[in-house]
Amino acid sequence: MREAIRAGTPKSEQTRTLILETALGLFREHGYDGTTMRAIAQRAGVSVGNAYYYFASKEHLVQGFYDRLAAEHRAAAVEALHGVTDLGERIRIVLSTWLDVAEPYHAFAAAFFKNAADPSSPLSPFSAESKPARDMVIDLHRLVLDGSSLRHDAEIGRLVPELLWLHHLGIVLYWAHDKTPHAERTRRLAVRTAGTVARVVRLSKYKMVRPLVREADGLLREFLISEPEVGEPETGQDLSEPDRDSPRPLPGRD
Amino acid sequence: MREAIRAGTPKSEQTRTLILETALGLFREHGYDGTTMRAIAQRAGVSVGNAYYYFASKEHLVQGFYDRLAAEHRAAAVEALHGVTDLGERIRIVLSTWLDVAEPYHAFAAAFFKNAADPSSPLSPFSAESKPARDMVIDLHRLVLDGSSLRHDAEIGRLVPELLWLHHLGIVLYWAHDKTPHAERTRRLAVRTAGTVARVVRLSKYKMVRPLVREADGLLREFLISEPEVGEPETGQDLSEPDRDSPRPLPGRD
DNA sequence: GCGGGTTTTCGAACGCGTTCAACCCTTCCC
DNA sequence: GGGAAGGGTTGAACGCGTTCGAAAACCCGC
Repeated sequence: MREAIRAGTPKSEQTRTLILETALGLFREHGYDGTTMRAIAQRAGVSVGNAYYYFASKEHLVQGFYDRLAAEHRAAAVEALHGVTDLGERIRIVLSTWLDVAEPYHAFAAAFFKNAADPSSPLSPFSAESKPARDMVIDLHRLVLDGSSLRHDAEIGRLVPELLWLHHLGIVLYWAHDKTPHAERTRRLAVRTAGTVARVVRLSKYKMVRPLVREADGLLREFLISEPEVGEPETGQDLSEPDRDSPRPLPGRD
Repeated sequence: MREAIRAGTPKSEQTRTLILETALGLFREHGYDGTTMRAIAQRAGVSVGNAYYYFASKEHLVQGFYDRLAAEHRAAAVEALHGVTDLGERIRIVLSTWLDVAEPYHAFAAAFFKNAADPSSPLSPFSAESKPARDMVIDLHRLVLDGSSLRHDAEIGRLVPELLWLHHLGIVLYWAHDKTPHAERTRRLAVRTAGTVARVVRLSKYKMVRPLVREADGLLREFLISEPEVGEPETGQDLSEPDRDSPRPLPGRD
């Protein structure tokens, strides 16, 4: 589901896909920095300018990879979660499947996350542009919690999926740094922390810890999830770099 | 203390400093991306090649800024901490002073942290190159804990400074994204989380939470702090990008 | 002062991501 | 059939970070 979000003109979508596909292939072969826009254009049989007609920048090509990865991961995770009820185990499964799915791309992931960490980049996991993808992943983590045998109230049910998402983000960050073969180190980290996180969640039911839960929930709500509802006129004086956005009427992906 | 780590040849250090100073000035004026190496060289009255003789890349110029920032922060924090014993308050102070000290550079901080998040970059807070700076900051956080009225055992005393450092890192990350004037949002976040973190630390004394503390300590020790002691021969098959390191015998900064 | 070696400086040149004005090609109305 | 309209396509050109071979400046024992 959820492939090819917009049909666009019949011919154009074909070119767009061709370019993206070619780019991802080259990324896998030679890494991100090792792949030039000229090489992508050449192998795809188009001009450089044409690639830029469909993708505002080289970074934007990576968004395609990101979307695909998320979809693949969701499918694999849902499959593997079937019948498992222990929370720690479910968390471990979600992380492991992600590591499996992402493995072929480890080589150029570093360059990818470099861009993703830039707040001004639309690839940042916190950016407005990636909200759909973000919500999808958080929803997957909600599924992890809800499918577990752990009984929990509404507050926990709201807080934990977002915490699990943050945890996942941390694992991904660690993975990007990980140089061990097969990402063994990250895999061990995932296993260990999965149990720890589950323990924290279980602890959250105790009275003594409850104020902390409420506080954490408030924090997430106020500082992470909430975006200014409507177009608040950007009170800041637009410091630093020039905008770099909206350079041209892009066809695909509004 | 700790300025001008190595004397180097008498004249060379002067040129090096000149270039760095000029660069930082231009960064403040026009942002990171808005400042070209050519512009730096021109204003400093040297050639581009000369700038590259002292700094292996544009990113490396930022390391100078980073060092200075850390030193300024430490001084300001130690000063402000004087006489304060409540842990939450001490944490808040350390974060606030950092935000004060870093404020003039907010404009180009985004570009800075973009590079810092790249694992292959020596600017990453987790890299071996930045271990001295990292240790210095962690030590500052140790001071935060030790100067507080909270009694604690050795395990807590070892774990908490590193956790506080991670907390600080998170705040910095949020700050980089923060577009509100005067970074008001981040300041509120710092105040709120300071109290929360202090509460967590206080909770850690209870028996019920103790296994969690031990587990967290083990995790940090195994996955974050430890680097392979001696030059492990890099078992991985050197995937992805070519090395980009050690391009030329640099004079300053071993 | 003088040769030889090292450190420092230079600036043209390279390859990259990106832009732009111009061109093609379809579609559709008169 | 002609021709406007406009999405699709082109590739030369721009500015950037970075590299490199060679020149200049400096240092030292003689």
